[in-house]
Amino acid sequence: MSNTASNPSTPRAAAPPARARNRRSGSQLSPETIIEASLRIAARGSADAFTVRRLGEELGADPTAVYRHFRDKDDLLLEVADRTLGEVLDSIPEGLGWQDRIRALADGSLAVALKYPAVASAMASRTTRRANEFRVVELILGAVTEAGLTGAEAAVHYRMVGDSLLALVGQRAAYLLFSAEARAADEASWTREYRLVDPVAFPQITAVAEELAQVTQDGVYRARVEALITAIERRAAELAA
Amino acid sequence: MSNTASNPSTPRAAAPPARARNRRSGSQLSPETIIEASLRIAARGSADAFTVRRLGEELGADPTAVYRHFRDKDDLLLEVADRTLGEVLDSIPEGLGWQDRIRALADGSLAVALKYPAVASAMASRTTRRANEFRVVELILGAVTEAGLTGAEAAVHYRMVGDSLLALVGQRAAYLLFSAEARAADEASWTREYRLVDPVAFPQITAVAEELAQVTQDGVYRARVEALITAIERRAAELAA
DNA sequence: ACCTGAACACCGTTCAAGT
DNA sequence: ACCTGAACACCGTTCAAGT
Repeated sequence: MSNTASNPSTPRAAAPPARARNRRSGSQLSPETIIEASLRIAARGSADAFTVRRLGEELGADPTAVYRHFRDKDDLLLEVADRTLGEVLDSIPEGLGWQDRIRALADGSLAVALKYPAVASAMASRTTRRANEFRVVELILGAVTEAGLTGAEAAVHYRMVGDSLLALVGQRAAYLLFSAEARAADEASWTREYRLVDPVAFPQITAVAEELAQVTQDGVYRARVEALITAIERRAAELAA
Repeated sequence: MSNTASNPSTPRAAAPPARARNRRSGSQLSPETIIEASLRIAARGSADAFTVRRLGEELGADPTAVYRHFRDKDDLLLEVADRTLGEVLDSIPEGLGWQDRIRALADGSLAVALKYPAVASAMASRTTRRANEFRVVELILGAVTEAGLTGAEAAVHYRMVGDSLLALVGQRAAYLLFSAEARAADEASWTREYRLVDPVAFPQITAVAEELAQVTQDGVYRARVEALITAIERRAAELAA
């Protein structure tokens, strides 16, 4: 499956080049059109989906035209990532208790990360410092405050939740970007290699080899999200005592 | 600060090329010498420290010679990463209770990740499927079993701990690889931007802006590690009841 | 059996030249 | 004021040629 073939908006047989198709006739580029094009190519989901050259193709412009509107690719990435944070925020219902708000944030973040894996993977250790990030910080702080944490305790637990969720969905996104062979090798280790270890040297692995093979990504995800909630509950209870 | 200048083993003035210096006269490359050279360059800590071309320089050989001993760079990376896991395991003392074994694993992993940031950053979403990884799995499974979890519960909580620690130290390593400007921008957001938000739109941020600026990486690290331990304790208590 | 080095197909980015 | 396109300094990797 080639990249162009997997792009439904670029039929292979069409004679006129992609630039003629995508270019709004006579229109100029703008930060907005560039961000939208970035989201479209990032949503294609392959590891090399989000490159400056591919962005040029999508825009029907020379790749370097992007540098007239963004300082560099990182600047654009942060802007694009902040848009995806907007999608996450829009997916969170009103009226939930603090635990369910964190669960909804986690679920929404995962869905968006799997939709734009190249962006989520690149952002796993980053911060956008843009509008929607402030809204996410406000949301998490509201949750930990409602849980009963204040001041420095609220601050450090916000960071715990924020950094952990970023890492969690970033890992899932990165996994999606791996080649099929790499994913197969990874899965095979659980279903095959871990069942064949030396039982004397590795008694613990031997004892749960079957169960290790049956762990799902969703199960791990759930455990990691609940661990954050549990930790906040425990700390709030300690402080209340 | 140029890359060559920051490499203490390659004095700039020396007339004979680096290859003459590092090459053991008449010796051939081997997987072992390549892995050791990889660890040396990864320990230099810059983002581009671990490239095939730089590895060639370090070995005093043509970069492509590496492909005679490893299928590709990823294959070498997994081998190198497994060596660093060995360093982590060697750092864990005997005779600790399960909580302290997890804390020691986390501390050791962080230290090694900060020593070889390019490796830790690349491994954040990976699995080595090699000897030392089995030992780490055995260690974590031993801890969660001692905590009182069995079967599927032990398996999923092992994955929770393993994936979380990998992500945590990977994030710290990636942060170390950022350019000085990127790190400065990141830190400035906490010490400056978060103190200037609109108090009406962002009451929670306003309330703890001071404390947010004072959160340290070590504080977040501690909270994230303790959250894992707390979650295991809680689950074990639920199952015992 | 292993190493070399040219070459390929990529990256992000700069800059002089166009309009 | 904005876009183009050649060019630069990188990547990982392949392959024919050397020894």
